[in-house]
Amino acid sequence: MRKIDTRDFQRATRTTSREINRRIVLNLVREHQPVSRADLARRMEIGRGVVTSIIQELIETGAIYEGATGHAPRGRRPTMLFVRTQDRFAVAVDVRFSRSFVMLSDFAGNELALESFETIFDPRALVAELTHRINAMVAAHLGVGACEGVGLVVPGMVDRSTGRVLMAPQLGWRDVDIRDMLAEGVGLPVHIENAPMACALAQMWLGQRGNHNDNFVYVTVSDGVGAGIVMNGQLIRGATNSAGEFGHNSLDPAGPQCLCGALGCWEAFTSNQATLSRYLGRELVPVWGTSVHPPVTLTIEDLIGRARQGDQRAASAIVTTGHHLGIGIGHIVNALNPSQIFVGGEITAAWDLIGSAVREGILERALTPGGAATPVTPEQLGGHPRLRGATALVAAPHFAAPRVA
Amino acid sequence: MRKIDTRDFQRATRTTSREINRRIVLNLVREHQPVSRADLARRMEIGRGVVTSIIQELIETGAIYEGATGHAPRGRRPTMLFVRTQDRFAVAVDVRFSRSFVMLSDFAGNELALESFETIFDPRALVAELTHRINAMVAAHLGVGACEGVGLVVPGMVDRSTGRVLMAPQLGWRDVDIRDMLAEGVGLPVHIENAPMACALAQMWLGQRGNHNDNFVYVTVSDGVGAGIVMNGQLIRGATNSAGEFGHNSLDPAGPQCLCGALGCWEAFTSNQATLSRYLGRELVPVWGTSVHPPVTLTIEDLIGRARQGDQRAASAIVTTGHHLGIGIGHIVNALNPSQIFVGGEITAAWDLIGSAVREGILERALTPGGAATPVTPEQLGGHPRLRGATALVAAPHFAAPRVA
DNA sequence: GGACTTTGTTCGAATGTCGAACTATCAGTT
DNA sequence: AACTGATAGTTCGACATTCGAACAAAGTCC
Repeated sequence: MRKIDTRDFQRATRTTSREINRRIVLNLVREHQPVSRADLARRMEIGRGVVTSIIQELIETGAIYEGATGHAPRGRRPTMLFVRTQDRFAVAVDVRFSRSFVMLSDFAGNELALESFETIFDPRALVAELTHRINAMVAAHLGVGACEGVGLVVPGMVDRSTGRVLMAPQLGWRDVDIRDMLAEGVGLPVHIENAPMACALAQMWLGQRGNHNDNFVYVTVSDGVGAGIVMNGQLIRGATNSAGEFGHNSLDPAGPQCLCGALGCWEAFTSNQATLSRYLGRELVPVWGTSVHPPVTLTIEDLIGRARQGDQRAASAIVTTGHHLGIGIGHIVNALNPSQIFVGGEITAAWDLIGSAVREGILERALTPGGAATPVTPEQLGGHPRLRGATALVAAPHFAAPRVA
Repeated sequence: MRKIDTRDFQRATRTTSREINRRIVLNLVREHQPVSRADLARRMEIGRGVVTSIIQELIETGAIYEGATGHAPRGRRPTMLFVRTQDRFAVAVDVRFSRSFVMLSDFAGNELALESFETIFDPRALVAELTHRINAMVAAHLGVGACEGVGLVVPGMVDRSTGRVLMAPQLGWRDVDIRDMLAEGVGLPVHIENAPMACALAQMWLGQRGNHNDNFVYVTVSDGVGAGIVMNGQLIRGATNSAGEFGHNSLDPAGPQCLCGALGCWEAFTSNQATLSRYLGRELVPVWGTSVHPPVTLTIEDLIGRARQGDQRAASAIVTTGHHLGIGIGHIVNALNPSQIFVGGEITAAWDLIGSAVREGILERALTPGGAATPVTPEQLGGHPRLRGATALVAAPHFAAPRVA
């Protein structure tokens, strides 16, 4: 039950009904392919004649294509339909503190090419490097005009209307107009988003097929700790695109000092830095904001390796992180009642070690038994959630429900 | 950008475009009345002919009516249109721990009659009493068929699909089928919702005219502390209608014992009981769950009165509550980035005393300057937010955006 | 009274769904 | 090989709606 915003609505024209049904057909094909026209008519409880006409349009615009005829026990054999995702492409870019990644993928999220380089902190120089790499990658793998856009994921706050990065502490950016700079360089539309929201989009649009999950939260644990929220089948951005910053909510006013200045933030217990600091027995030290590279020391992957090799202190540091991760997830469960929680980040490689501690943490805080039982799913290894989210930024608008009323 | 749920979608029929535009017209009239057909056509960028036809339908169904002709500097004078809210009615019911309220109101939320009685904890007896009072109230004030439904607000978890109250600790209820029992008694459709969500609905549908606020949170502070969340113009219910339970998120693991069993919940710092306990220097004691009435002792209103009369300890207890209220609001601001926070509950009567403490609490926890500046608006006195929410439960479906795709 | 302006209605063209009739294609039976 | 029954896909007229222009209604200004 949505309220109509009388300052910003979309009225129906004489083609609106067709737009709606065309989008529904496209999504039905996407989730049930291979599928026939007659099958679509049954699923939509609509005449086959209408389906014929809609399919014709979708084939003409190149959204779907006809495959081989299927098999039927009786009667004429159906022509199977498929969504054209294999030869429509997007460039996904993930800018992180240490390294940046550029991936070429099709609309289904399949990887065609992937490269990375050490992140350049100067925005202009970074854009120049990205432009060069993107153009080369597209030229090497595709024909002209096959790439439909660039998805750009950054670790920081983004202003959706202007495409500017308002603040990215890890990169030392304030109010950087990277979207338009990059769009000019590559001559393609560029879509920008922050990391947790992109991960949520990836899960929503490129997750497992048959994943009908309209209410979930994607928690990212990395240098920072944040969340991408999907409720009612929509990404929750908030008023100024900064929803999901659970990382700086306090678990304990007597807790460790956080890099944000406050005490006992969730992030100060669970970020990679926090876990390493706990192991090393020292306080969190800001390593960003300087233009020099970080001191190459122990990484979270190293720590997990040590834990696996029997380092009890390493294991303890990781499990404690898992426990606090669970407490924070419990808070999210109470606040938003998602049907599932996804967790992404390096720490998920140690899920076999921390899973039960996470669950205990949730049990400590979840108000209801149902909430306490909320499934928590770690990101699969090598899944590149941010890059897949960048792809989703380009692909999803072609599949989303039309805006109406 | 919503994802289409392929298991539960609404395709367009040949009347869908009209439905959409009719609903838009209805809402435009609602927010801009008095307004003429020509004005609507301009606002919608549509032909006047279409408006004529839509308005005719809306007049025939009784949704709007023609008023006097307006004034124009030149040309034919316009016929002004109005939404018919004055003679369409709903019964609003608010069941609380101490007393229950029954209100008869029109679709604009105007009060026609209001009565209250001591809450009966036995569900069957309560339904009998409500049935009697509602039928009498409708008979006394209205003709036959004028009341379109009953909105029922309860302090507990509700299963929207079955209308059952899953758990209402204050009433001692578990899995009570109150909606259908009451619907049978009064012969009207009954809509049920929990208190914080109803308050959010009231703000969304019956708030100030011109209140274009698509992202806000309504925090209720009473015996419990909860929140109703509105994002993207929609109430956020979560997977099982229990979103918004911020009250049992922990502010401090070393904090006071909460009635839920955990330590340092937001509620344990800010509920009315918590404030009173702080003043009285004792721990929180569960007064519910017993069938006997609560010991009639000090109320939060008394405490505010004492503070106003110079009782420093009372003032201190209230201000401390305000500070913790602000801290929790800061957490909400980080999590959801609303454009505004509303606060309801008895404590708002002391807003002049606690407002600055609330703001300090927010400043302590809000991550961004924008978040820290989020406006916080206390409910106006005597606003009956829960009852207005109950009215909104009945009225809102007539004005909501049609479900499509 | 006439020119001009604005509101509201009417009507044919364009676009879309709805439902039924029609064609195409297949398996099994005679 | 022809017949039968079933299913897939297309075509076409009826109905619903928007779109745009023409038209009637009702005012102001000179």
